[in-house]
Amino acid sequence: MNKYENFPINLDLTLLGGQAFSWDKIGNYYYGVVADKVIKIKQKDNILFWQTYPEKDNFELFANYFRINEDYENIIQTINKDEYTERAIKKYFGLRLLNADPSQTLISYIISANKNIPAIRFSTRKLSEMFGETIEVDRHKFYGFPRLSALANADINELLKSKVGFRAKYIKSSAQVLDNGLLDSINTLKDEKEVREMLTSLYGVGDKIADCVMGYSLEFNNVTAMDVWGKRFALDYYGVDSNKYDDLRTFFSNYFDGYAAWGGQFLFEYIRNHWEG
DNA sequence: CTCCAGGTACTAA
DNA sequence: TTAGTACCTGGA
Repeated sequence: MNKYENFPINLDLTLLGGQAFSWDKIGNYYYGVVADKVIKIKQKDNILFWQTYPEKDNFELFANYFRINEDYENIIQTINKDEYTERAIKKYFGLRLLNADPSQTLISYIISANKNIPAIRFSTRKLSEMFGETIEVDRHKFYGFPRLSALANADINELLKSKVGFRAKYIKSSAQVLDNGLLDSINTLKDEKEVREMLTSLYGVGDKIADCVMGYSLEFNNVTAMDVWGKRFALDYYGVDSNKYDDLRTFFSNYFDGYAAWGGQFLFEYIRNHWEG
């Protein structure tokens, strides 16, 4: 296996914490589907042991996905603004943001609407099984995430077999538009507002999903998705005087000096586990 | 059986 | 612009 040293990370928090839905821990290793590939990885403190499939030793895939060039210490220092972030950082040190595949992330979060996490994992995996390429690793079968073209051309009744329900039409429509060039535009543009507008123009994609895609798969360091926990916290602890999604997001983006994505990730992880009303 | 889940689109004031 | 409501579906 390949080795990568001096890399502070907590794989459990980072891979199984709800950024991505395609990771499994099997034995000592984590296996994750990233687009049409698989990454296998484990850690011993700050040393990572990794392998990619079907091409072996794809360092670029590993490096991009884990964002190895981020200055983690600096980010941690920047977002450590108060007693809440201090406690969150202490408890969840090693939590990192990923750079997942944008279309996989987008489709997965479209599926997330009004579903719980086990159900999201079920549907995304079922879709992969139906429309993705088989990748065998260590005698386990994995399925690459479906290509946009496959979803764009899929029959709605086929999509429904993955139990996505009313989201099937969102998946097909969004896949069509992305495949027709919108994804290329999104990958090219760097302006936060423009990218968000492009994403939310997709059928079935609102503010929350757009922010997840930007934070988890497009490396927008200052964009954090406001889930129910973020909203509660902003209102109750930071005294934000508005319940509007845009105002809440803006508060965090100002508060964390360019690193709201990271700050939000720590904070919301902490709150989810420590909320006392 | 009823309720709910990491939201969004739609409709009516 | 803002507040309510339906929505597939499986699990609690």
